Amino acid sequence: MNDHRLLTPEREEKILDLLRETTVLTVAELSDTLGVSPATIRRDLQSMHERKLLERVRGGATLRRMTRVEPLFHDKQSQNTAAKQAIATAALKLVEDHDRIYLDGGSTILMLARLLEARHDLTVVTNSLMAAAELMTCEHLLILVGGEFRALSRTLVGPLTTPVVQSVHVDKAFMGTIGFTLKDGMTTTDPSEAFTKERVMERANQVILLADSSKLGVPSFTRSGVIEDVDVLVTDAIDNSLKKELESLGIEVIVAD
Amino acid sequence: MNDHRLLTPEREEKILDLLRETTVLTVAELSDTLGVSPATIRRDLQSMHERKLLERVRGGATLRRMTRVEPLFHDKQSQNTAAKQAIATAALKLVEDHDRIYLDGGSTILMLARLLEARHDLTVVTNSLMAAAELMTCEHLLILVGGEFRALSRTLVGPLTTPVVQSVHVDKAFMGTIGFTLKDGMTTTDPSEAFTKERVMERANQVILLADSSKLGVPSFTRSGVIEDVDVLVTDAIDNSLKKELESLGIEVIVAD
DNA sequence: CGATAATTGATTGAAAATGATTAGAAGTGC
DNA sequence: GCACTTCTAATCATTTTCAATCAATTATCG
Repeated sequence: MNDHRLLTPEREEKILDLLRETTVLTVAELSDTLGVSPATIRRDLQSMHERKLLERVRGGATLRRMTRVEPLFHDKQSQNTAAKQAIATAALKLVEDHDRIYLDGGSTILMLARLLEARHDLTVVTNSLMAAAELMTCEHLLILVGGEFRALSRTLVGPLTTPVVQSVHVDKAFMGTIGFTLKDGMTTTDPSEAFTKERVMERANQVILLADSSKLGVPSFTRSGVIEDVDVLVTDAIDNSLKKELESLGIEVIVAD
Repeated sequence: MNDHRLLTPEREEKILDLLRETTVLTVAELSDTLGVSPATIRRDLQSMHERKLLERVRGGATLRRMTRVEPLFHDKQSQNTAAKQAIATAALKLVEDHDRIYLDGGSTILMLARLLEARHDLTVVTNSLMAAAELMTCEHLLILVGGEFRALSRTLVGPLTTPVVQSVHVDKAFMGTIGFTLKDGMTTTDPSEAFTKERVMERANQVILLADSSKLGVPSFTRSGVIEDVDVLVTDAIDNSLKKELESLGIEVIVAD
């Protein structure tokens, strides 16, 4: 009956129909069934994928991703991974069961978040969407501060974070930073982010700063906290004189290895 | 029927299926059953382990001890997909450039979120982590309400959402629901979620309810809003008498196709 | 009918997945 | 502790799949 070649919309409809039956189809199968070249099928699949009608996988297509849904928040592989991993592991020792803790943004703290499964019954407050995604599937109580989303750091920042931050009270705040110097304290690139960091540290019993050695002695743009805010510094390597100075200010320095 | 080589997602799905039956599988067994080399199986297992879909053990793999909440969400999403897609597409027409909108949780609204790239310079407020993940990479200003994370719906709920919700004001709120009846209005399963929905609708100029026909006339557990809160209902099919009644209450009914 | 635009299929180099191989790590038995 | 086996992670060649390009065909519009 249909001896004319299928037009694009017909083909698309057909592809969707077939997919609904089998959930997975290869390019070769489609090219075969519909009697068009693989190149055309690929073009169709790409266009339909862009319109979110299906999910493209290597070799074919499927309806909405079945298993490969997880990495919603991708972790752009960061640098200095080994050092950060060591720092996170050392920081985990500071977390006890039933603690109420705050997690700041940053890749070091993200690694700490991944380790938190080892503890029980935590209350975790965070402004980091990456950390939240990580903790989504675990048993702990997870609270997100609200606020404006900052794409670069994937955190929630700005004045809208204040109400939630101020209505909770945490035992320990695990903070990240871009720069850390004796003179300027903690510094970061974005004023909104700095604002939120300061509000958080005001409300924490204990402030634990996680900063690998590349951050120490290097200032960034805007102040996000004075040095007196910090109670504990966890790092991977530190100049001995700096360590002494910090300790004379009452800051505990933990060197991870 | 399917004689093609298995595509990656098929293999993964199959591995999970097998695991659900036997709880533990060796690399050799899997390689045998799926007809691929042990090297490939190892690569699959590692990738799936990183996505936390299974637990790796020496010589093979096993399911994680905790049953995952994941499938619940996906099941919901996979039901009635065509209808939801149509509803989302129709709802998109109600969004204009520069609008300030609120996005509720739920799979229908998630689909709408995916379409928002077609608009410019929106301010999007949401309590849905899935929607946030979707909008993370786009140009719009994204604001998350804070609050307690509810795993089942992947939304932020409860009293901590109030401050952010009350300090912003949106033109249009796109809401989802579990049940919708003339008598009870909108109903949902979780009181905390209902609480947040009600606070949101108080603060929106216009409330647009997205509900496929399976929700209409079906009540759920707890009230999340009265019928007068709704300004527009977008659905895929509706009984004519119900439509008339809603319209007599001043509710605009849009039927997508 | 003719000109232009869109779609298609073939070709190509690049990218990704796979399977085989190997050196080293981890487990097992003595 | 030591030899022995098993498993793993890394590397490389091979195969498969992909995106880009171009020519040929088909559709569209004046």
